[in-house]
Amino acid sequence: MAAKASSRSSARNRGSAASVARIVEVLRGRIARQDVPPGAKLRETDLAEEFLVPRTRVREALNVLEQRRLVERIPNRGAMVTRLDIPQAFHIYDLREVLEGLAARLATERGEPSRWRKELDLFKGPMKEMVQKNELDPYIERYESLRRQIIEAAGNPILAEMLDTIWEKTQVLIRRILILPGRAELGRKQHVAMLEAMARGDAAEAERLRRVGLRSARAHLEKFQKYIL
Amino acid sequence: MAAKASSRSSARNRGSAASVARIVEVLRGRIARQDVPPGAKLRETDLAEEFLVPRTRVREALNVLEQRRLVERIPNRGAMVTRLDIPQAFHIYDLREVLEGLAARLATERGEPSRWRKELDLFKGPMKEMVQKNELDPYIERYESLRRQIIEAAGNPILAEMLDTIWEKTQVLIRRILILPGRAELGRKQHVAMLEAMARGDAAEAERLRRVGLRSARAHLEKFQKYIL
DNA sequence: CCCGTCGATCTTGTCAGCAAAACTGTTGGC
DNA sequence: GCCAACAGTTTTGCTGACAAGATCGACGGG
Repeated sequence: MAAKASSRSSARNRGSAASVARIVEVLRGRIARQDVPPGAKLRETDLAEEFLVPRTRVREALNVLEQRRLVERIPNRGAMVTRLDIPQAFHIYDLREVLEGLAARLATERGEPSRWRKELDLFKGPMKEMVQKNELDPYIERYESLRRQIIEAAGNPILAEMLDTIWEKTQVLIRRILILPGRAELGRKQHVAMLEAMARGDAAEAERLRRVGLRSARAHLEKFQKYIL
Repeated sequence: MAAKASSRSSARNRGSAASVARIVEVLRGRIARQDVPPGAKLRETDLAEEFLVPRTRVREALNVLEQRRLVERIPNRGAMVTRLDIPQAFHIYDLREVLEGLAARLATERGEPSRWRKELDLFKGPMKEMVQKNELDPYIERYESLRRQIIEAAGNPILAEMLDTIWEKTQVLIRRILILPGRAELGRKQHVAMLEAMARGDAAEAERLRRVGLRSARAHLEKFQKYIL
């Protein structure tokens, strides 16, 4: 259903019905939570009607989504949500390994240790219980929070943007890997180790440990790929 | 690049109907070789007239350039070439370190060693002479060739695209750093070391050495930043 | 002589309409 | 019964034209 269906044809459109950035954000969210399944085709007319904007604006939004490899465009045949194939999943993890490793290093160098000690306590205490009780959603929420904090503390906008472009696919993969047997607890321990390095200001070790953690996740993905992809 | 043979009955079309991709490519080239200086504003009307296309198409080209952070857009004030400031240059090198390190590792794992032996001979012989004679342009040409080969051999399209988005700025920085005293010869030696690791299939060592090389280049940049930025 | 105000002109932002290509359901032939 | 051709409909691609905002020069008051 339409979100904001204020009276149509309000004389002045200057109230900004929905900017291109807004449409991109909404569509990104839907694709990330798989509200629209991979392979589904996005009709420009439908989206234009839903957002109450001219089709041209939807078209521009699809352009940036195409640039971000979130949708695939076939000439004269429309846009469809990019399907996440197996090799691409591994490509993503290879990249996460080096990019998030860099982020951990930079964050350790620039951020203040107290911040990481706080997170460390969280991962040692409440998070452990969450894993034991299999409360995955709150766990993922805190996990994402830490991830965002590290990226922000790293202070490298280009790095942030690169991690952002693979974020949606990452989100899907994280959820699938976390439910693998033993993965959640192992990942928690690895985060504790990394946070300890960050708390004591050992940037190089923090980078190494983040990379170890992601390589471990990649190994899980490889081992169980037929079950989750 | 993309096949540009419009074989259709576009005889009616006046001149060459340049596609969006074509316009982007031309503009990228101009920005990379600083044919248009940083800070220069790009007028849509002028470009439309030059490429003999409607303004809307130029606009789309500017959109993808904006996505790639090559131009900055100020609402109602137009697009200007992004200025490369000092912190951004360091951000670029932090990213090159991990991304090209990953590329070296993947290329070593997937590529065949003979390929790298050939490049190794080049860097040991002819390239050494080029450095001694200060023939920088041919040196850079071979350097870029190796870089492209490694990226291609790595076989990770997302990685390739990320390196591509920072390529233009990289190109400018490489040239400025290479003319620093002793940098060219040091870089050559570091490449020889990396290529030796690649030729013997030591992927982890190849990654480490590429990172060492780029960190060294970054150090040069830091030391001489006031002279070259 | 300097500075704020105003208006003409240019530049960008937005849109609706038209043309081309693909999809769908139908029909006819074998 | 199955396949191929066809016409109507839908969807995308593209362009010119119009409106909003900014730039720059002229003008008049202090």
